Amino acid sequence: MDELRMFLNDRDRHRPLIRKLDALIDLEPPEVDCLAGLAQTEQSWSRGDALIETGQSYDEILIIEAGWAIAYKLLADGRRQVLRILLPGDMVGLHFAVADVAQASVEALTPLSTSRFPAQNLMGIYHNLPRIGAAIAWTAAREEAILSEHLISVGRRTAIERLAHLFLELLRRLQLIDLAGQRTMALPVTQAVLADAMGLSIVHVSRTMRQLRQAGLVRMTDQQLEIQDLAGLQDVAGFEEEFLMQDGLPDKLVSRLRY
Amino acid sequence: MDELRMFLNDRDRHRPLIRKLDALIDLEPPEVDCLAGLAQTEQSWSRGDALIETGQSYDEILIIEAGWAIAYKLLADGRRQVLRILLPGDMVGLHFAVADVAQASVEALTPLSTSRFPAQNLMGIYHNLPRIGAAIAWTAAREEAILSEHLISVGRRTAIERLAHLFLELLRRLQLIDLAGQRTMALPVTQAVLADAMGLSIVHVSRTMRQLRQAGLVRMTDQQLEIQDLAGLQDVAGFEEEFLMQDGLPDKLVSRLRY
DNA sequence: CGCTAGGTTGAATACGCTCAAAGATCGTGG
DNA sequence: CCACGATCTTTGAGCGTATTCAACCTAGCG
Repeated sequence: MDELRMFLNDRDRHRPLIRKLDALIDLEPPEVDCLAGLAQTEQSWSRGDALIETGQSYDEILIIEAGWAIAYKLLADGRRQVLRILLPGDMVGLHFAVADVAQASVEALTPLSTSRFPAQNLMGIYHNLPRIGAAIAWTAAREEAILSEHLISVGRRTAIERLAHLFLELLRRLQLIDLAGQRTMALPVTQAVLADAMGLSIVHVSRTMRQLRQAGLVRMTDQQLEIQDLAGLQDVAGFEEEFLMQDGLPDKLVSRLRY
Repeated sequence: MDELRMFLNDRDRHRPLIRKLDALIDLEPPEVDCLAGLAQTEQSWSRGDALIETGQSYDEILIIEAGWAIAYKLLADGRRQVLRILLPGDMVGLHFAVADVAQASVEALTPLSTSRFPAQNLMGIYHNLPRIGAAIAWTAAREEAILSEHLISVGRRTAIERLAHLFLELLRRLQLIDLAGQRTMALPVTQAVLADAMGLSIVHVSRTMRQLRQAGLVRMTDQQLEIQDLAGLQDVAGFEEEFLMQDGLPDKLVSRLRY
């Protein structure tokens, strides 16, 4: 019986959100159980499906278990801005708990599987398992840092810098959940998605990708991105790892959030 | 004695953060006391002062009591992106609790006064006064909505749309704390700040302001912005009020965040 | 085979940038 | 009190990055 529990526990450790938080604060078995029990109802989606629609009301938080998605918003005339690229282990709807209505839409970029749990349960978690509360707070802070860096890209970086920076960000985020190699990763996005994420036109994304290619920095084949010159790419991007907060987490993280 | 308490209570209701949250969920006297007691040590700053410096470590959360500030980040070559415009009642450092080090700098745009409290106290508040916890969660969600809308501006709106949208956002935010009239408000920012916020050059901000002026939409005199044609400006901006979440808050806000 | 979605390339254009110089405003010190 | 410097705004001219429009190419799929 105990062995079964250990087995289940180990199995759960491979789910991306748990893996992410485990990498951060070395989850205890009961904590893994809690997270695993929290979000059980799995759901599958196809590419192009709308997980969340602007204006609709939602009471549950979604966790991406596998696959990629985007959160975006449309302007009246059809212009689209991609706000977040959602990877396995990411959560959607942390804020719907307070906003009555979704402010953005979420769409699957690939076949996708999700689990979900009621937003209300969050408060109980903060109360009973403060370390997990802390980890989720870390998640939220990190997401804001990513969003800020996104704003910097779109506001103040050139096209080539934007793409280089995005690729490095995605590489690091994927590495945290063991979904990327040292210098290679899946990149299941069209250039239209890249364009709408980085505030560029499709055509210019195409041209800029060629620049990156011809500079010997990256290579794309079949939805796979290979970074041929990591240092060179970091240089072009002006990439600073720190904002992702994924290395050498301070111990105070946990202690600070205990009341 | 009771009268003194009532007096103090009423006085505190004029502090911007309390006013903001009061407008939202009708704070009870003990809740006002809690918020007032939380943040007492006041501090004054001059225009140009650095409240927060990138890379430094902070354990306290700042509340802007009066004056304007900006949060920004610099690139290696000096390019600057303004991430947030901070108004009275805004909090700085909700995330420093988990990040070991500040990711952005904060600078006073005007003479400024702040109060502060230890980040740790937050957890106690969530526990003891869940309605305040809910209100602070609302604050965080709203800030992310503002940041998202900022990203949309910079990524997908034209220069004139960006400025129009920004002015309307600031107007609504100021109205919530009784610092703006129906169509007029203080705007103590230089065009350099507007440029770095909206991802434009100073020169182009100047030209775009002229457009807005010549279209009869706004008028600026002496750090005061008057919106001459509110409907017209909203039209240019494609402005949708909802993302600010400041009208008709759902009751579920509070109930949802209770555990 | 033909359709659709996605990617690439060229040509012309535009929006916004840089550079430069000239006003305007304000605080400060002579 | 005026002059000076500093900061901010405005305007012009030329340029450049990125856009739009359009055509063509490729791959996958029914």
